[in-house]
Amino acid sequence: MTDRRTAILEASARTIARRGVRGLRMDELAAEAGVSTALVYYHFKDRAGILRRTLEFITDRAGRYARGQHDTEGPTNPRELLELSLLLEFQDLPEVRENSTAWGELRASAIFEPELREELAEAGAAWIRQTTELLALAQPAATTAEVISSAERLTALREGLNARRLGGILRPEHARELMREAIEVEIAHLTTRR
Amino acid sequence: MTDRRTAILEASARTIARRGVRGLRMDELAAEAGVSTALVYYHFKDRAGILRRTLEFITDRAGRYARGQHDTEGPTNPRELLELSLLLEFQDLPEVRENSTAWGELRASAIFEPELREELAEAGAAWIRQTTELLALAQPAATTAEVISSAERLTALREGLNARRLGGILRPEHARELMREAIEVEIAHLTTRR
DNA sequence: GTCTATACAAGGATAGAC
DNA sequence: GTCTATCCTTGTATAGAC
Repeated sequence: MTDRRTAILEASARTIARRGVRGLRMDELAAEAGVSTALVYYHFKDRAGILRRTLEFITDRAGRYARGQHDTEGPTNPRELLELSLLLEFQDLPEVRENSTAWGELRASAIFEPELREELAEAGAAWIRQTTELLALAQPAATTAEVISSAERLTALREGLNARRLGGILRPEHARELMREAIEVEIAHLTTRR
Repeated sequence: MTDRRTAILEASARTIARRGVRGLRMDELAAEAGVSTALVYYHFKDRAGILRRTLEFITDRAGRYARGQHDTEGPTNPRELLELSLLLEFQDLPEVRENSTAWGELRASAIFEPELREELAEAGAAWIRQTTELLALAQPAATTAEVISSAERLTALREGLNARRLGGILRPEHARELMREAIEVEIAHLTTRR
C-alpha cells in the first residue's frame, strides 16, 4: 500500500470498527497494520495521538467517499443529491460500515476525551452546512433560519438512526426508509410554510 | 441510603456519567459507593455484570422519573404529554443529565458488548411504543403505520440530539427547540396526509 | 524509520478472615 | 455480607540496536 503511517491509520479505523475505542489495543493495532508497536508510538506519540489522527483520517475518507458518489452518479437535482448524501451512511458496503462504526465510536468517546471534541465539532458543522446548502437549493422559497433548522434535524436524525443501526436494533433498509421519509417531511414543511 | 447493592448501582451510574464506560474503574466505583472492591464483585460477579445491571437500573429510573413528571403536571392533552416526554431528557437537571449521559454511554458501548443489547433493544422499543401511543391520541385520523414511523423518527432524533448535546456541540435549549419543532412537523405531516 | 526486548503501571479479580 | 490484602494478567510505553 502507501506509507506505513497511512497503513497504521487504516488499521486503526478497522480495529476500532471491530472492537470499539475501548477495545483498541496498541499491540493488536500494530499487528493489524503489520508493524511493531514501537513504530506506532514513533509516528503517533501515544494512544490519544492515534485516536485523534484516526478521527481526522475517517472524516477525510468519508468526505472523499461522499464526493466520489456524487461524481459517479452524474449531475442530478438537489433533492436527489440530498438523499444521496444523507442515505450514504446506511449502505451496507463494508467500507462505509467500517467508517461509520468507527466514527460513531470516536464520537461517543469524545465526550470524555476533550482532545477529540474540536475535530468532531468541525465535522458535525460541515455536515450541517452541506445539508443546508442542498436543502436551500431544493427549496429556494424557504427562510434561511428554517432551512438551517431542518438541516440540523436531518443530520441529528441521521446520527440517531445510525447509532441504532450499529447497535443492531434497526435494520439498514428500515433506517434508509425512515431517513427518506424524514427528508420528504422536512421538505414538505419548508414548502407549506407561509 | 438503601442497601449496599443499590448504593453501588447509583455510584455506577454517577461514575459512568462522569468518566464514561471506558473510564469506569472497579476501585473507583467501589470508592464512590463507599464499599470495598470485593463487595462489588460479590454482588455483581464481574465488570460486565455491573454494566448490565446499571443499564437496567438507569432504564427503570428514567421510567420512574418520566412517570413522576406526568403525575405532577396534572392531566394535559396528548400533544403536551408528548412534548413533555420527548423533551424531558434535555432538561438541565443534574439527575436527568446524569441519567442520559450514562444511558448514551451504555448504548454506545452495547455495540461491542452483546450482553447489553437485549436490554437496550427492549428499552428502545418501549420508547417507540409510548411515543406511538401519544401520537395516536394526538392525531387519531392517521394510519397506524404512519404513526409508528413518526414515532421512530422522533425517538431516533431525540437520541441523535442528545448525543450532540452530550458531546458539547449543541446547547440544551437549542436541542429542545429542534425537538419541539420536529414534533410540530411530524404532527403536521400526519394531519395533511390524505 | 523500523525492529526486538523489556520495563512498568494499571486494573480486574480472588482468597480468606471476620 | 463485608473487608483487607494480594495476585497476576493485560496493556502502555520506552531503550537501544540496526
